[in-house]
Amino acid sequence: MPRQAKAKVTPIWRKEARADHIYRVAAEIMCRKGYEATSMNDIADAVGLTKAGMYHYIQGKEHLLFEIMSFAMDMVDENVIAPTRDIEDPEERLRALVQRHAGRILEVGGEVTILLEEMWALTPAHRRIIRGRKREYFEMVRQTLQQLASAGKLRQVDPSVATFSLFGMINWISRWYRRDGKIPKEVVLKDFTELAVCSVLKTPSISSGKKYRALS
Amino acid sequence: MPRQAKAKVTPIWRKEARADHIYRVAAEIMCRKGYEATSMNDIADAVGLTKAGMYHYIQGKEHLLFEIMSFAMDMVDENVIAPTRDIEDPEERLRALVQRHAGRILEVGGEVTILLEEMWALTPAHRRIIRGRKREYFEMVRQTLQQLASAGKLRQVDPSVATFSLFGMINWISRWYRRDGKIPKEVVLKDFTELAVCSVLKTPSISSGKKYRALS
DNA sequence: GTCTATAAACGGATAGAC
DNA sequence: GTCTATCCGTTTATAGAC
Repeated sequence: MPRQAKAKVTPIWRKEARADHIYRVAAEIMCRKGYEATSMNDIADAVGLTKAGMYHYIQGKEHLLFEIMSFAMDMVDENVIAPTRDIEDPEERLRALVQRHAGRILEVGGEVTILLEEMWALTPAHRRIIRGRKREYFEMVRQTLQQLASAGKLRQVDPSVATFSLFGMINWISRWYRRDGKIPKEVVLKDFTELAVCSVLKTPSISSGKKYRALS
Repeated sequence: MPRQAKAKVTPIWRKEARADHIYRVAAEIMCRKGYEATSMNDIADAVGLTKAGMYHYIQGKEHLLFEIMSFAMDMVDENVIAPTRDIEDPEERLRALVQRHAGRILEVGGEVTILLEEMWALTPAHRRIIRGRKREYFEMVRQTLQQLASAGKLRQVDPSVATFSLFGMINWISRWYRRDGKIPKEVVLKDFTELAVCSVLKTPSISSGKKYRALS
């Protein structure tokens, strides 16, 4: 293979890898300080480039945010929605949804979720896209609760209020959970799932404590 | 009373009333667009003054935020903490806390709560003050849950995780509740309180549905 | 008290050298 | 690819006239 061809090809994946790195760093900073309070200089410093140098890899600040949000939604689609969509029992599905979403936040950090709130910073076109994807997810959870209501398993509450309440609990995690905290991640996940599921269900039949009770 | 004295006195309350108005307007805009995305011009336009004119009443942008946050904490102290502090039964106290805090958000809007999240925008000194007040409130709720745990009424979960989870539900309200929505405020408050209390309690003895059951 | 005018710094983004 | 230099708009905040 001639030298020229190699020199042509290598930069392609290199460029995308570098761009990915910028996304990750930007997500971390924006999550900590907020989108508006984060300057392109902050990000450039953190990745070890000048601001101008960084613009070789990205299209602009708003576009950067949109890509991060899209990545976050991809992760929810892949790790939360897709694996639970086909669970028939709504109670089991709800538990899996909560556990997977919360687990994801504990695992990868709030970067993926918390930035989804900066909707007003997006262009109208981008905002429509993200809002649509969020709404789809919301509807999936709400319908699960509606199914539970039909089965008489839901508390006597409005399913929408219950869904919002669940999302509040979940989305708040990244604001208080610290990797270096006293409570181990596994305990947090188990306790949190219990709290979330029990908040909406009258009498949860599959509790996270079930297997322990069965063993004792 | 001589004219001069009157002229000296009147401006005092007038100035403070005007300042209060600025705080309220600023809180509303900042809550909607975020602190960083809100310019002093936005606020000045909304109160019908030029930016320079507004500086006659306020000390600066950061100080404005600090005053709004302090006001929000005052409201929590007054309407949530003070009226519930002396309730002896921890279960009753918890229910009152949730109901009052949620009710306050439904009533006055998210301006009071949502801006409390912009901690990074404060000077270190101001941040310390607000963080201290928030922590005090958190501890009060946590100790209530701890009491419930001692009485065997709490679910088998870490009290801190449960407290964070409660705050997540509560603080999220202002992101989804719309005054002009379909569900009446009273229903939202009743359902929400039910969800929050039931999330942490094994077997709630005083439920919001209690009186209806007693009547039927 | 409220304005016009402006200072001084910083924001995102680009041009063009290397 | 990465840099220096720079454009241009906007920001907070103030000076000083009225």
